[in-house]
Parts: sequence; structure tokens; C-alpha cells
Amino acid sequence: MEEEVLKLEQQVCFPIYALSREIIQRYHPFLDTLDITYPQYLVLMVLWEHQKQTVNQLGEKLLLDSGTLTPLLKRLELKGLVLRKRSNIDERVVEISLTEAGSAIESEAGCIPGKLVEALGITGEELAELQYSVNKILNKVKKNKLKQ
Amino acid sequence: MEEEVLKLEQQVCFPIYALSREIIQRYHPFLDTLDITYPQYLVLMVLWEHQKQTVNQLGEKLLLDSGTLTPLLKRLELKGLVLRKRSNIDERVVEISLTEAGSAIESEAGCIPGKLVEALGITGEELAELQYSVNKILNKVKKNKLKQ
DNA sequence: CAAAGGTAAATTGTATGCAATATAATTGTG
DNA sequence: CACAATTATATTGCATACAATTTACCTTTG
Repeated sequence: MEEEVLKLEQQVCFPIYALSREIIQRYHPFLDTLDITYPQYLVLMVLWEHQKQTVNQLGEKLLLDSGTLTPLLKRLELKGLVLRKRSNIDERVVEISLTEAGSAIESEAGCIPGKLVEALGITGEELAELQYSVNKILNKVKKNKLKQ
Repeated sequence: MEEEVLKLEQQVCFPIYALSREIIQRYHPFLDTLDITYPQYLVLMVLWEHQKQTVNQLGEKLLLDSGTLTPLLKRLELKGLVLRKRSNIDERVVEISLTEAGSAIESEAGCIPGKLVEALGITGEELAELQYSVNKILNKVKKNKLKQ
């Protein structure tokens, strides 16, 4: 009986981990058009909403650290989509902002969420249920993280 | 109005992607004790249940390809936890099985799922709801994958 | 104001992920 | 049986993730 806890389907994380990777794969055809990866798309999404962000602010929103973000942002800079500039007020801080090209592709990206849901073959209701339960747990886990 | 679709919280995938990484981080203290990573733990879990598996079978269950599994399995072999052996019947196939050490740590791992739920600070009910909605979508997406 | 302490990024090293390609073995077919 | 097509892994190359450390720059405090 008790060995049941070590089965794959019953794990807390495996289905989430697998689903995350599956969905990111579905993004590929759409993101390829823009020549960006999924994490790069997330960074751009934050910038489309907030114009300018420090590496730290991006990290807080995306739950990523500088070890991941620094090289990723350098690649976005190379593609000409963002600017990286040391703050004048505090030289430790690097401010990330959009270039014209980076701003421009927002309109091209607008259709992606809709197309993705279609590509996944799920209903709006199923999606809403999933988002609700995932967000609830994510918020709890994030809060719980600060306590540790 | 319509630009709302490009906000982070409303994305299909971001919360799942972030939650997956957060949970895997919570596994760390427990997996460190066994000196294995999370994907390595998943492979062992399949083997604890099925004794012997080909690389392909592992890939189907974990949704990973040989590009990920081959080096991962070599690392597990180096740690002395699994054996990799070409099948006699079909030399293309590599069969993965547990060593004594690999079997032995199953009992040490038995307590991990319980400890993890505790570490996440979520209730059994919340967990059940999450598992239900995630598994439902994952199954749909997996089925949908074959059609493509 | 100088030294200690803290902070923000960058760097280093290791381990995934995964697309694309290569390699080797097996199978199907004329 | 020869040979094309298929299949199972392995390899290559690139892009994350992330722990741990380093570096450079503030900030605080005696």
C-alpha cells in the first residue's frame, strides 16, 4: 500500500513539470516566428507592461536569478530587442529597456495566447480551472518561500 | 482591453512553469541527502516500479528524449545507482536496471512525498484539486500531441 | 571618513532540455 | 539476399536553471 506514494502519476510535481515542458513546446512555432525562446518571451512580456525594469525586478517577477537572466538578457541585447544600461544613480543596478524593435513585436505577439490555447486543444473552462488552482498554490508557495 | 492577454499572471504557462521550478527547489534538501537531482529521482521512481526499462520506455513515461536521458543515465551509472546494458535480442536497445544501491535508496525516498507537501505548506485538499486539474490537462495535451 | 556589512550583477560550474544530426542495428520489400 | 526505410541511442550545439562565488558599488556605523 504505502509504496504507492512513489508512483509517477501521484507525485506532486511530475505532472506540473511535464505539463510545463509540453506547453512550452507548443509555443515553439509561434515564438520561432519572432526568433525568441519562451523565457525570452516572458522577459519581453514584463517589459511590454513596465517599459523599464532592473535585472532584480525581472528576477522577482519571473522567479529567476541573475545567473539565468544575465546571459539571457545579453542574447536579447544581441538580437537588438532590449538595451542594458548601468543606472547613473546606482552603478550596481542594470536597467533593461525595450528597443524600437523590442516594442514593435508586441503587436505580433498579441495573437499568441489565443493560438496557444487552440493548439493545446483545451476549453476555456478547463483552462480557467487550471489557472485558478495553479495560481492559488503558486501564491502559497511563494509566500511560504519568504519564511524559509 | 485586449493587451491584457499579454500579462504574466494571465498566461497559460507561466504559473505552471514557475510552480514547477519552485517545487523542484523544495525537493533539493531531501534529494541532496540521496545525492541525486530531481530528474534523476524521476528515473529512479520509474525503475523502482518497473525494475527494467529501455531508454525509450523511460522517455515515454517521463516525456524526455535520448538527448536528455542518455547523459543523465550515464551520470546515474557513474553514481552506481543503475546499470546500462545493450539488449542481446536487439543491439539498438539499451536496458536500464537498478543496482543494489539503486534499489536500496527506495526506502530512504519513501518519506519524501510527505515531507515535500509539508514543506510546500499546502493542504491535502488543495493538492488534490491541483493534481486533478493538472493531470486532466496533461492527458489532453499528450493525446493532442500524437495528432500533430 | 574608513572599515564593515550589505546589495546587484556577473561569473563559474554542473545538470538539464531539446532540436537536429549521426550512427548502428533491424525490418520490410522486391 | 540486397537495399531502402525504420528504429533506438548517441552526439552536438545552444539555451536555460541554479547554487556558489566573485566583483563592484553602496550604506552604515563607529
